[in-house]
Amino acid sequence: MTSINLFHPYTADNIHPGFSVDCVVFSFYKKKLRVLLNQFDISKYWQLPGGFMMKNESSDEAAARILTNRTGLSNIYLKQFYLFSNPQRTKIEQNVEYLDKGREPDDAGKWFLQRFVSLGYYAFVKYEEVNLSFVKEDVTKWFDIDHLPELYSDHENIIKTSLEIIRAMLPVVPVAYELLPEKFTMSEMRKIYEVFLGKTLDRRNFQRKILSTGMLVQLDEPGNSSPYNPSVLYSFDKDRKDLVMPFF
Amino acid sequence: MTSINLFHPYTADNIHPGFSVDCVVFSFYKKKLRVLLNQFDISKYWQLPGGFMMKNESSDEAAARILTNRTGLSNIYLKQFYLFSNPQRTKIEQNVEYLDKGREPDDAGKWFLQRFVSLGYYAFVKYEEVNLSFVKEDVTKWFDIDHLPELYSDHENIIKTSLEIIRAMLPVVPVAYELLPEKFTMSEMRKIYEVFLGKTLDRRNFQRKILSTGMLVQLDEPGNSSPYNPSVLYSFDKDRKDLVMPFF
DNA sequence: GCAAAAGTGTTAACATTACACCCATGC
DNA sequence: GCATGGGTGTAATGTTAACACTTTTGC
Repeated sequence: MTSINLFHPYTADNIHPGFSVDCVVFSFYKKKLRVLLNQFDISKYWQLPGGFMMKNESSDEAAARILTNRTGLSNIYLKQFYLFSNPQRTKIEQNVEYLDKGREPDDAGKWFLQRFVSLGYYAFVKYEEVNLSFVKEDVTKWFDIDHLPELYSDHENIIKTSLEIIRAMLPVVPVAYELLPEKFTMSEMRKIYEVFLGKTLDRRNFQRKILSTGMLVQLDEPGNSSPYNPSVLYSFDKDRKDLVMPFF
Repeated sequence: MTSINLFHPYTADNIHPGFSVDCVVFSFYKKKLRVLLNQFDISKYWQLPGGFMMKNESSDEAAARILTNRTGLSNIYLKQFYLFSNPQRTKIEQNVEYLDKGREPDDAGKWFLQRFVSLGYYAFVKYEEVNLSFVKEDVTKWFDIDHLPELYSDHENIIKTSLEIIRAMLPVVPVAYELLPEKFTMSEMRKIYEVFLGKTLDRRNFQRKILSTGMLVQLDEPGNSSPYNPSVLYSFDKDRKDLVMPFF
């Protein structure tokens, strides 16, 4: 049983050879950026949700399939950002360990020991919408970006690279739109930009600039994100598709 | 003889399977952006300089090796920009044509008919420094970006995508530094940005902004780029490594 | 003399930054 | 009453865009 599940649905014959996909899935919850990681019971390492590309799939389709499996969501915002191709990126011993403990029948998993290049994707999902399935042999969990566990292969580097690239492209990446729930406060939106930029932003200037773009609509109901003060709730104006913020 | 050269030095056994590299090499000459293309005598199609990745190479190393072969240059400015992975990106008939006309002995080139994903690289070289080698069976030439011939596979799309990505990243891509010769006029530098942006820029505002960064040093000798008027020559200040232009 | 390329300077509009005061709530 | 989060406004500064006049040279 477990021997089949470890690589399911992949075999040496149905995947594009030597090629994998790894996804850095971000969400935002309680003022913290979170990253989705999973761990198989046979490994001490946590890893990015990833997998292989079928022979008739594009890499975008492979990444979407993999993430739909793990999160239950479809139409996830998903962009490729870098191909990791260093021949030494994965230590073969780590994968031998997998195979040994994975109880693969003899030769069936040998293809797993070859060299793989991996295409990195970043994805944004709304924390509340994700339903993580728990299986004892394959656990998926959110981790605070500032407190990551020890990671498999070069996955720490993949996460670090995704952050650098998102930061550099912040003006044209709709992080707030994709990460915030339907209704949110201005503080929550500001916090997202602060996290990606790695610095604090002036509360008043941020609000003025965002509101001046007209991308938000103010809701009537008061929010309760603050224990002290009711705050104004906003939503994105669905008619506006130009969510660029040239000022970052 | 020719049967060996067509794929040299690649065989099914020494390359990373199902993976290729294609390079969009830009230069700037006589106020025009140029792209390097090559054509084998057995094909009517022109194509991007490309090739495969050896089993012990990274994709960066593969791209650098391929371009050094074609241009005689080393240390070429080279960045990966997108992985093209649509399963239908290359029409198999085009590759069968290659094999047939390529006089490959029987099965030796069969691996060439499998599906390939291709990692796109963009590169910038100085036109004057490139020495194109001419072989009758394998011609390499510069083409004006606005007058490209019919291209192999999805190479037209690869070029178009490279332009879009460079345009979006212009503030942080050192196009002028990599494309201009040692000495150049302000008009030449401006023209480069105009070409990538697809619009004309105010001559005086451009000059003021560029000079205010301090990235250029003015030379004593007068240039002769204009048939009418002597113009000031500039060089990049070699001490300055921060060639970002946040104002584009 | 005219057209084309190049050199130089000013001003108005706009965007950005820095900063201050008030209110509501929980403890 | 005080610490915390949140709402609102203004003034100084910096940046950008629009624009005019002059020079040189080839024809």
